[in-house]
Amino acid sequence: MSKNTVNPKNVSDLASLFDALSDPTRILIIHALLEGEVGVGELVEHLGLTKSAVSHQLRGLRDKRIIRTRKQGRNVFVSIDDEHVVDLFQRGLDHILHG
Amino acid sequence: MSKNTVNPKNVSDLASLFDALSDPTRILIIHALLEGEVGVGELVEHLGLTKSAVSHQLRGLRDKRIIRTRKQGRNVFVSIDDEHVVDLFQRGLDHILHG
DNA sequence: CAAATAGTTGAGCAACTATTCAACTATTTA
DNA sequence: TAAATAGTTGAATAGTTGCTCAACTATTTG
Repeated sequence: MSKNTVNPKNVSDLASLFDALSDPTRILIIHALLEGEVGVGELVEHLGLTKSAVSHQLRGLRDKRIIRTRKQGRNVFVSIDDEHVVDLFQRGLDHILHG
Repeated sequence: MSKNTVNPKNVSDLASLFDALSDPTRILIIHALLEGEVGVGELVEHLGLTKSAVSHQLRGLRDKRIIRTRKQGRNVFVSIDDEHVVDLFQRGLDHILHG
């Protein structure tokens, strides 16, 4: 029973959650996924980075269970796995736009 | 008039906003400020870091207008300047705690 | 099976970050 | 005014991060 809601584990988890949204490339990836599933190839084209760079970022987001990937043939499709993160994203965006 | 709400400036602003919350030390600072104004000395004691480390972090948060500082004699008191960030913080915390 | 295509992985690197240390400023107190 | 106290600043540093490159795996197509 933790008396205080903010024990060391929670602190690092919380930092890690926000860290997932703390980089422009990841912001663009999540933004692209807001409307639904997107292929890795599309992301690569849209972001203008190498496949490798995108793949590395996707792995980080998948490790944090923020996205999910599905393989179909030789293509991989990416979608949001954590709707709470979408909520944070939208609120953050609201804040910087009309805030 | 930007057609898309996510132009490059918005992307980097949004990443920067979440970046403010992406580090354990800053999480602890903001958490400590949730109940109201706190002195820098108290923060130093509470965080177990040097005055310098805390001061550097406070400067970063102040530059982003997330906190405000007030000097009284030789003490400096810190408080939240951006309530939207409190909202993001609370939602993030809710998320990692229950769900 | 060979070639082409889609994506992943690990190494390496340049840029960035969080912290400490030492020196500094500002304020109070003896 | 000298000493003590509270905090800031800039340089140095250890560790992290985001990217590219080259090599790899997996799948499809000729």
